[in-house]
Amino acid sequence: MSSAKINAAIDNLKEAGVRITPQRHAILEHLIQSMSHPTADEIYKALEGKFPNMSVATVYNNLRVFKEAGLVKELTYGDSSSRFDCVTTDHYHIICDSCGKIVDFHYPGLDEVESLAESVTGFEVGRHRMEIYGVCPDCKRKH
Amino acid sequence: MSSAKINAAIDNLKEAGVRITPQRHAILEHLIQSMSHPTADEIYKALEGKFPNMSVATVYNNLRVFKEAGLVKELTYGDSSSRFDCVTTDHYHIICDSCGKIVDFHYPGLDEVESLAESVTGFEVGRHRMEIYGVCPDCKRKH
DNA sequence: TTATTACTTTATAATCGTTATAATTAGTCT
DNA sequence: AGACTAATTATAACGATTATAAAGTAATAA
Repeated sequence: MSSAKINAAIDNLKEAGVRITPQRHAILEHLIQSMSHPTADEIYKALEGKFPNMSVATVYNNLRVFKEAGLVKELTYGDSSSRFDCVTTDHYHIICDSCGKIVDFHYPGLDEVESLAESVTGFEVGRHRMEIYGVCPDCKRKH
Repeated sequence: MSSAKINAAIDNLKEAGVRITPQRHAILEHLIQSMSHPTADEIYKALEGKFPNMSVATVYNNLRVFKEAGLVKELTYGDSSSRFDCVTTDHYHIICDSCGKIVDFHYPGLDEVESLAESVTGFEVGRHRMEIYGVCPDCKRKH
């Protein structure tokens, strides 16, 4: 049941001193319930019914608020627009080159790569990102 | 000596049936000689002196041509604009969170991650990308 | 309760990177 | 040289995101 997740997220925000407006609630709910990784515009369109007067800026503003609270991650791939992902546990993404579908997958952290990079470059390493690209089962079937 | 690299790249393009115009030569030369990973606009500005009438579109067009020929890779990080990297050997990048500097570093391919992802998700995996983020030595010193 | 304040939302305009268009110029081929 | 193709230029268009200013809403203090 995802309402537990939503409540947890909201408690989290409240503790951080963030006001829970109806719009914020709806955006968060949509992010958690849609198991996908929607763009700002997709969220905007999905909530058009409930909030006919909501502005795109509100979506962007609140996604930034959620990001700053550590609840949401922004996924940026080269082309087109950012996608937003509710942070639950650490995971990587595999992306279909053909249809764009994004699927989560888990893998133990690449600590080894980070520490090698650190010693070779002299950087102080904080984090890394990785994505894998390929063709999803659906698209494989369709040739 | 980088003129050897330039000539090799040009031969490569010629074989692929790409005309070598003065602009293309200059863009390629700049990409190879500047050891950095310039944006399209940086290239445009760097060549302003030699080609006062060159249009930004020419830079973008030709970067696409080079990409299609496999000579250049486009690096897309979330914010701001794409950076372009001359393909020599496979390598990853480590990026400074503070000043944005990009440094190459080598690491054996992450075949294991790819094959795990393949078996877990059912995707047919083609490639992956990875970047590491941290603070570079210069910025560490400056606190 | 009312006044004051800070925070949110809205509507709209602006910005920025990139791409499309149409006209002009330059190369290539016979 | 003439015909054809490709490349460049200048400019406009586009789409994602951000900035701005005005109006609305909630929280707090008197």
